[in-house]
Amino acid sequence: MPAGQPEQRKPVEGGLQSVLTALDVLDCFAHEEELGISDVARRIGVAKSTAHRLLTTLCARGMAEQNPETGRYRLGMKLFALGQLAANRSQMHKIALPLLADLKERTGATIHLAIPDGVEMLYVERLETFREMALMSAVPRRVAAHATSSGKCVAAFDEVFANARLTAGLPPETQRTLGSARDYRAALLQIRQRGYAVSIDEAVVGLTSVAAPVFDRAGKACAAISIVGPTPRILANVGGPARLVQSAATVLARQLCR
Amino acid sequence: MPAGQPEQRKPVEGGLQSVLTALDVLDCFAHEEELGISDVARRIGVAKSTAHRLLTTLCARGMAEQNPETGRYRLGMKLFALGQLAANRSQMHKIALPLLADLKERTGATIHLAIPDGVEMLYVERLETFREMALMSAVPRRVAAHATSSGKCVAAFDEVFANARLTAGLPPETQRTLGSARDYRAALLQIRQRGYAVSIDEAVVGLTSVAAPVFDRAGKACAAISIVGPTPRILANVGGPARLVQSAATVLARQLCR
DNA sequence: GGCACCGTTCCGCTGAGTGGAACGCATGGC
DNA sequence: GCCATGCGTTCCACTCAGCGGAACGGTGCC
Repeated sequence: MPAGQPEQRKPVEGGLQSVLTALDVLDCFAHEEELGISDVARRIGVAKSTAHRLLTTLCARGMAEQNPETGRYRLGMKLFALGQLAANRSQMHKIALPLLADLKERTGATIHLAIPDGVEMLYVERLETFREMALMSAVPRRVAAHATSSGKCVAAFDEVFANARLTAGLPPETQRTLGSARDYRAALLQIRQRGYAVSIDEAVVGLTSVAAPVFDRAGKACAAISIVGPTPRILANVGGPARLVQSAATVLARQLCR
Repeated sequence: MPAGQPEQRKPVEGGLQSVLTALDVLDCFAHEEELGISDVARRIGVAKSTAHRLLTTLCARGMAEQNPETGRYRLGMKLFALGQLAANRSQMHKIALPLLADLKERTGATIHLAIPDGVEMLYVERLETFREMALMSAVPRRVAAHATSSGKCVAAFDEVFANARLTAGLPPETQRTLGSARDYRAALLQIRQRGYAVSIDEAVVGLTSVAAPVFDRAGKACAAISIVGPTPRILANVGGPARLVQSAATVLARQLCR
């Protein structure tokens, strides 16, 4: 370290360095299915030996796994095990489940509960309808926030989240995905006015979704409930689903704040 | 440390100590929804300050969360986010999904894919049937391995797993749960002979399941596919479901080894 | 065959991580 | 009302765990 600076203290750290680095390693895999040691080391800016040590440790506990054929690494199933526990125990999840089931019964469509995660929406629960199963499996568990009704919904009521998505860019998923900051902001404004969001073929061609925001105690949009279905069927009567998701979201929010 | 020992080296460790300890902390929450700092420190045998530092670090990255009301800690949603990625990317999951969907269509029942995790079975995928949804939600995502057909199935073909369950005990879930080591071993023997497992009201009263083992490249039972339904309906014709899960499991195993 | 890169291993230096002690604050039994 | 107990949190000095760099064997591409 080049001397000269009057020994600036930096207690800023969020905690233990090696643990933080280990978690950084896991984060590396958020958008890459498989990575080698050297890759990981480069991404998080540590020595190769350090990355190797960290990954070996993570593997020892099942948080990561090594592909014996390629020698590269991937996320481990232990993460899934713990993640399931986390989700099942979350207050929101517990309260939301019956509401979502009711929504599904009333609409006969697929219902999602999603929360913001970084610049994407993470689908925490998905209740599928039998006949539409094939369609739905086209929707991954995590989608860029500007391409879905849930994502736009949360962004509309969370300035920080909206801006994060903007600076991360608005990559097109389909021809109808919002592509410019101008369109994006206009869409958010309309959502704030209407109280719900609609996405027509913006994430997957042929699928339309309607979402309403769930507000937490602090008044922040902490989740969204959405209905997804084939575009023609949903568009035939947008008002119905819109009213239903809104009321479900409101009930959920009220029970959360209790 | 009391001197006297000739300074025995112990390079046995699976890796970085502080990272391993951090993962131990997460494991503490496997069977407890919420824990305080002191609890955690006691469980993993470190100083309170260490536990606090570790949990603060985990919270900083969303792997844990602090309940602002009680000051205690729980698992964080980041685990869920990463866990979903891990599951979706797993080879088995990718191959199994269409097979499971087909099974569901043929039987009209609820289908599970489960993997062994510790002394329990972890449900990696669940395809629910509309009309039975209420019933199924009684089944949690993780069940003691002696009370389910999937668990007995894997145990029947994995001595280590079976013994682990035995030493952990056979807590009764219902009146019909296998309770003695003798019954347990007898059940496993029968499963080995028949090639599939049946659980009648052993996990949840009124529900019966039929499961077949999935073998990996090494010939170990690495997962199980199961069909669940109301006891009377399943028992009316056990052979059908049994043959179907067996064939699905065989196909999955073959494709896995490819 | 040479080169570049991979995952892995080894090693000595040092500062990050450790446990213990002290803090302020609830809780509850006397 | 008060002391005892336990909580989550903060601080600190000692020391050994974790760091980067160098070296190794293997693989695949020019």
